[in-house]
Amino acid sequence: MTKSIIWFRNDLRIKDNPALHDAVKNGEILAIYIYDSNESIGQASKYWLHNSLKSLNKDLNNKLNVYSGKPLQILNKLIKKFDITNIYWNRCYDPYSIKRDSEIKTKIKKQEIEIKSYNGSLLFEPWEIKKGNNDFYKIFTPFYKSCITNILQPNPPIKNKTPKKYINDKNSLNIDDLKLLPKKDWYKKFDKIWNISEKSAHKKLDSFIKNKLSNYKNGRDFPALNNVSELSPYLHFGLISPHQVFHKINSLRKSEQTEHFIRELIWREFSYYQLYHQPQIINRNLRPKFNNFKWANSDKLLQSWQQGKTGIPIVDAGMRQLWQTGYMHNRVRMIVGSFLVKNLRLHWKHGAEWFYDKLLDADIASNSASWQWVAGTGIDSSPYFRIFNPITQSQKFDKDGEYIRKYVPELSKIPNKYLFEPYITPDDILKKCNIKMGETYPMPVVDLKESRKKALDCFKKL
DNA sequence: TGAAATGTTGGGGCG
DNA sequence: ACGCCCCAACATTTC
Repeated sequence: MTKSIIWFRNDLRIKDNPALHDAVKNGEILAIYIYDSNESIGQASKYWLHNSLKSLNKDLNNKLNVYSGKPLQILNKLIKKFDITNIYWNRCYDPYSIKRDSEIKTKIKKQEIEIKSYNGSLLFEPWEIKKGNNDFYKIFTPFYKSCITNILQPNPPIKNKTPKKYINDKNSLNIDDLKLLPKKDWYKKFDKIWNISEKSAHKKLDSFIKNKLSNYKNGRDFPALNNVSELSPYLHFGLISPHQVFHKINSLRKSEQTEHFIRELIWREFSYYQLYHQPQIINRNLRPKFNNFKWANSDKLLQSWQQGKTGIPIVDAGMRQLWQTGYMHNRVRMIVGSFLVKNLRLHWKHGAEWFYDKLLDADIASNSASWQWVAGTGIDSSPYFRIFNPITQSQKFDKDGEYIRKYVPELSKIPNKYLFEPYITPDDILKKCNIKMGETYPMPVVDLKESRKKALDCFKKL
């Protein structure tokens, strides 16, 4: 008779959960989640985690046991208390978790307990994809090609049985005891926007396929259309697996649209891949040349960016969408990222930190890789001279100003002609629209032309 | 998954 | 009719 621990981590789902699948094969299971306070997770993530745990607990008939503290200690206690024979989990790929998990594995295996780990979060294990010379890929396109032509086609989702025989630990905490919800009620508006459960993740995918996929390739660029899947936060905590997403899309008639969407899934893979092979991606420039770069240093500018008060409407709209919804449209992420790093010349780490704290889909792999991409400090990244012009970008991708008006309502009355650069609006029009530049809406914190030139100068010196 | 500067072309106005 | 100039539209180069 086996007694198994299923240790849930970033795989908070029942279906297509390989660790759970094996854990329930025979014997009893103790389903656990450990809140590891050494692991740094952002405030928005905590909100998502809280709700995901609640939902998972429900799906497990209230049999999820919850702990807070050091995983090794807690596991050891549980092993003794319940005569545990097996432990199952799905892998994490960030350097902290890898170190923690391998330590746990070596120490607990000595006690003749079987530990098995699985791939529950990625289409491909980062060590599976390699160049001919055994080196790892540093450029996306060849990585992508290797993934989609790989003989190692991603496995189809597995069909899980729901656990039948549970072990109950009376000393389990309540999920509320973890105090994951931020003190400020800033997150309360999220409740109206997001349904957080395994079931909702699949609903989201289905409605994306039904309503958005047919115009994904082009539509994904227009923030007001929101023609994107919004699956990122579900994927991060594993409420849905990339296998489930991949196989559902892949079962449809192949088209430009499906291919492009899968390409985006592979971008997610590429971020994990880079993190695995170059964990320094989290806090060091992958191109050391940038170590000598003279970043500007200004709390005032940083704050204007964080608060969405830069005086550049599309940037402010994006930053406010993030604050209000825990999410930001991909196109706008690139615009605000370019603006922070190139126009304000602030270090990409400031951007990464803010996003990591405020995004519901905060993910150390995607976040780090994407900021290094925007900043040009990554290996396969946007070149230093690619500087987005937020005015042009908003004229192209939000030409009716729908997105800007939604998140920057104080500008809603301005005619489109001036919406994208309100500071050039003639006084009489400003007056009609009840706008006082510098009071009801800020003047731009930097001059776009000048700051662009300055950035190019500085980058060139490298 | 850019933008600006620079170069080229070609149509139309005009002497 | 022709050459010249202007300039918009497009293409290429550069950052």
